[in-house]
Amino acid sequence: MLLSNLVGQRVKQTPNTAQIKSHILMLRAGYIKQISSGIYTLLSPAKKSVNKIENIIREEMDKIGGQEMLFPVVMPRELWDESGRYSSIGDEMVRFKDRNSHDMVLGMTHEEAAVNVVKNNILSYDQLPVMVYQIQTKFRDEARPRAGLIRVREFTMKDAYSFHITKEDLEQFYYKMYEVYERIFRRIGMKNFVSVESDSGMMGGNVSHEFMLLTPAGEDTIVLCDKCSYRANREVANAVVESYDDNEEKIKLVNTPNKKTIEEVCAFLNKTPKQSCKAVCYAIKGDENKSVVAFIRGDLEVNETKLCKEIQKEVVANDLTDNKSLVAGFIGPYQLNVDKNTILVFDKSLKGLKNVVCGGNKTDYHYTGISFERDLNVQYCDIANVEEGMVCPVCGKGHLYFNRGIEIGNIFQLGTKYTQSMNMKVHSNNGEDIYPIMGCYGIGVGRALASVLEENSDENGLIFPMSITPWHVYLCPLRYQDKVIQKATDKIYNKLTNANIDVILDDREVSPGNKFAESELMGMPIRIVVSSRSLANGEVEVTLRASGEKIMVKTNEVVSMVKNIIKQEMAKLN
RNA sequence: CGGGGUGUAGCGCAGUUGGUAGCGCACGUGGUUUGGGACCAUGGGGCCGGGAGUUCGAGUCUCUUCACCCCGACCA
Repeated sequence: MLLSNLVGQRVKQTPNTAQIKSHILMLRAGYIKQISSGIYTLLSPAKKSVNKIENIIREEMDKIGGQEMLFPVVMPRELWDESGRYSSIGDEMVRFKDRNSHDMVLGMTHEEAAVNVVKNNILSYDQLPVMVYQIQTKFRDEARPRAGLIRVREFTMKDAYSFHITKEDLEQFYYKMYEVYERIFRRIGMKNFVSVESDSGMMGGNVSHEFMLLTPAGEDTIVLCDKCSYRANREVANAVVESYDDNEEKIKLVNTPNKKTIEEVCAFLNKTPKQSCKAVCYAIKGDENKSVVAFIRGDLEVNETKLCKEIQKEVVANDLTDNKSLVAGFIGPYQLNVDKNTILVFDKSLKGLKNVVCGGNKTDYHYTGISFERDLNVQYCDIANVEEGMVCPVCGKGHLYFNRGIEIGNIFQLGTKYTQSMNMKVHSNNGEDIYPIMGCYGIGVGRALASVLEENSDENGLIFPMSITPWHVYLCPLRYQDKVIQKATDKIYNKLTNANIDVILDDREVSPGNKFAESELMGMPIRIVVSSRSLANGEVEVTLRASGEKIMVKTNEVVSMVKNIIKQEMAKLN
């Protein structure tokens, strides 16, 4: 490939729309072009890199018996009615009508399609387990695309679906997939990544893990323990809530005029938020008559993901001013009478607390001296957001700290949600019909590329890992129009190409500085400089992008040297 | 959907009290250069995001609309 006719302009200045390293450098190197919010064209170099990532994924999927397929992008509504997701998924799924006014959707995930195809082809338990997968474009109409290729609306994803007879079999396969994922990320050059417990969201199911690249540019908050290996997405993270002791006091109803917030009340009564109980109000999504009141210790925050999981319903924030049984700003758990449409939830942080301040269920009044064990008989659950410094729920010794992360892949033990709703049954060994148990496993390919580049760059530009580089070698003649140089360069180009090495040749007649700068911006791992100076000794200069190391090598040895470097670098990534 | 910001050449940006658009990079041509983003000369490129209004006259003022970016909400 000649650089002079590569489509994609390289620029010196930072485009004003980009904020994070991978986005800035991919734009500057001319690798991607935005067409609309969250919609990009991948230019040839990015596409070449993505191809390599896809092939690594493909290899690893095939190794564990995966069958590659291609599900449709456009699917009829009926398929999604079967699982119930046509109505349960929101605006992120694009719906449209075809020419016959038939409701259609754009695929944003393919559980339905996978069940649909396996369902009528696998009839007996001894055909299981199976795993099918595809690498394909998905469209999700994200509310807020951001950060270049990190969060987009249209993207390529590897999604895999496995079917099992027993839970044990799924768990075994899930673990295998877990290891395969680690290998894939290592092979594409990802360094600082971890797996964390995660929320399974609209996918359903229970056990799930996300693979996270730890980077300040990440959009998720990850909770880690400083003493053990506990790691979880903050959405689902737990912590030991450190309690404290206090004396039991008599319950008093005190006048607190206009003091509605925890801060106001506590300041007024000379208490700390820790010594109070606050009420956080929600309405059930889609059923606004139903309310949820979550009680939690005053210094903590409610984690809505956990709350939704606890009550098995989606909630939206709501001040419930139209709920007649509640007095907004003065809601407390003691002597609270609510109707059937109100669900009360108590966080475990309240358990055993004594001498607590809480709402008086009467305008301008609060109770003091509430002891939960003595005065209330309620069930407790965990709906609190984890904060930094809390005690680890696993080892009980370490303290928790936060890190930001980009989700680069996820694995779910789905269970029978889809096989049941779509009525997929197979015969078991004792003749019964059973619903197979599913797992599903995703990797965003473009996001993986951006993530690798996010942690592989320096002030001069990108640094591609050998396994996913668009070209292995940036062949850089100084004064290519000089016949002697051109001849030597072409010879090297041909020999490298014949040895199956990907080479981009900078055939432009620009200054050396320009060529060096652009070679570094583009990030190819090996640069070969051909100049009259080095050629005088029958040598060329080989520079490694990552280390900056320069090696002079005889022209007739350059191919074997490059082969060796590639071999060594690839070995490091295995 | 809420808050904030930006739209002027491919990219980065100027544009004064309203007077009919400029700079740098990139691009074309000629020449001099060639180991760290060269230099001189010269040239091409604009519906000033769209619409409506005020005005003799709008990139500039008013209204409206669209797009994009950031924070939040949402998110397999």
